[in-house]
Amino acid sequence: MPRTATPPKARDLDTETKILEAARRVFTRLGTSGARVQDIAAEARVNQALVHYYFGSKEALAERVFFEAAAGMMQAMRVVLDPSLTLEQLIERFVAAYIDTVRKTPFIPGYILAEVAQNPDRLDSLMQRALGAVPGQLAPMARDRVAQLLAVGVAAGTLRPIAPRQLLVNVMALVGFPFVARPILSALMSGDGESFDEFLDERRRELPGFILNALRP
Amino acid sequence: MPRTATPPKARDLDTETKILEAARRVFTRLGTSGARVQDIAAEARVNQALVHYYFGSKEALAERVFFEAAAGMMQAMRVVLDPSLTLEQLIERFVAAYIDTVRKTPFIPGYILAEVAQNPDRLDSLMQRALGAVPGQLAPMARDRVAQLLAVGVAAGTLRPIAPRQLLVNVMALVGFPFVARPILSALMSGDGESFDEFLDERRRELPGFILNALRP
DNA sequence: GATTGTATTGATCAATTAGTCAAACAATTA
DNA sequence: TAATTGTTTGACTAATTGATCAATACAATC
Repeated sequence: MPRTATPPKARDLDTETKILEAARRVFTRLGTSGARVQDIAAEARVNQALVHYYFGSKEALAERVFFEAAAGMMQAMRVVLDPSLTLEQLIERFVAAYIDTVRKTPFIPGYILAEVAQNPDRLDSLMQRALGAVPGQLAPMARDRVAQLLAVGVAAGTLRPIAPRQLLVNVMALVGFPFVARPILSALMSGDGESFDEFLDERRRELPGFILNALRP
Repeated sequence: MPRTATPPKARDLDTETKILEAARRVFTRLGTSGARVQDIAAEARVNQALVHYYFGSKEALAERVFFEAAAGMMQAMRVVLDPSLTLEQLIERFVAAYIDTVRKTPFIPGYILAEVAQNPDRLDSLMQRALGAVPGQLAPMARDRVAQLLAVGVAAGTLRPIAPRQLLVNVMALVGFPFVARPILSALMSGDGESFDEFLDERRRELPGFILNALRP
């Protein structure tokens, strides 16, 4: 019998990644303190001891899940740095990219925020770790880039002045909040008969216009 | 020795409320699953058994803290219903009222969102309990009010059309997100030398203009 | 087929944690 | 003062939970 392209025993995903993915699901849903190692083991259909075998401790696994999630979130914000984009393009792409990315794993933003709120150490080591590395410089670079684009537009009379950090927070808020507040918004909108997904589609279309309109002089 | 105006034994706050306030602080900071009954007892400088004596179980206390927090948050949104206000006034007052209220207890919004995300039962019983009561009708009433004001403005040519729910979410996002993301924003802005409080002051001034500008036709 | 190293499991440990209880205490009333 | 009531405490219990470990199953290599 010839070798098939797939490994002989149709062996499923590497156990380690299977556990890691289960951990992602459980931690993002219940939070670090709300999650039990047993929950993760069950989700991965695996003995609890295996979780410790591969990842040592619950805390080590929690750290890994958190930092990877945070890194992924930063990744989604790198569009801002493309120097060839105008402010209009930048905002349009950012909104689209963020919504498209996050809607696949809608629990991540809320998980990250809850985690740093409930466990300040996470934020400390995140800042420490990111300092010097690319993601650490992302925030100031983004602010500088936005500030520069704003200055040009204001000088040209095509934009009304606004503090760059206010604009940055505005955009992050408009784009991120729906995910963070998703359970509540879903519940409130359930009366409309429409789904959260349709709400997101509508938002993806309308939001860039809202923001750009707000910036007209 | 004459009686002083203060009670004879300078007896401090009622023990029950002392515990309740401690519970508020601990739960909002650590989340329900992250908080220990012992933490609350210590925060209230009281024996752990007393917490059970007054509130029965951790879960009962957690529920009470959550629902009171949620009710308070709804309270801050009632401005929207004042029928005498124009859309401009409404937005201006909402922004000011919300920021002024929440800045006193900045952990509440993040706590509420984390709580409903990690424990869907909370949202269920919140909706159940609020149904029929005033706060339960708040959301649809707010949407109707905003929709009506929008329709008038659009017909008069003074506003550009926007889906009411999108505007509502936009306003909630712009106003609420900074608190939810406060730890991260604080960390990112620490480089600016300025404090989160100064950022909030700036925001309270600039945000209404940003929103109203976005609504111009 | 024996050997070796890795993966997996069941059983168990030790620490934590929510909750209970009887006794001590304090304030109030009879 | 004695009795009564409500408050507070320390000690304890039972359950949960993170972690360990020896035993076993498995797979690759010799």
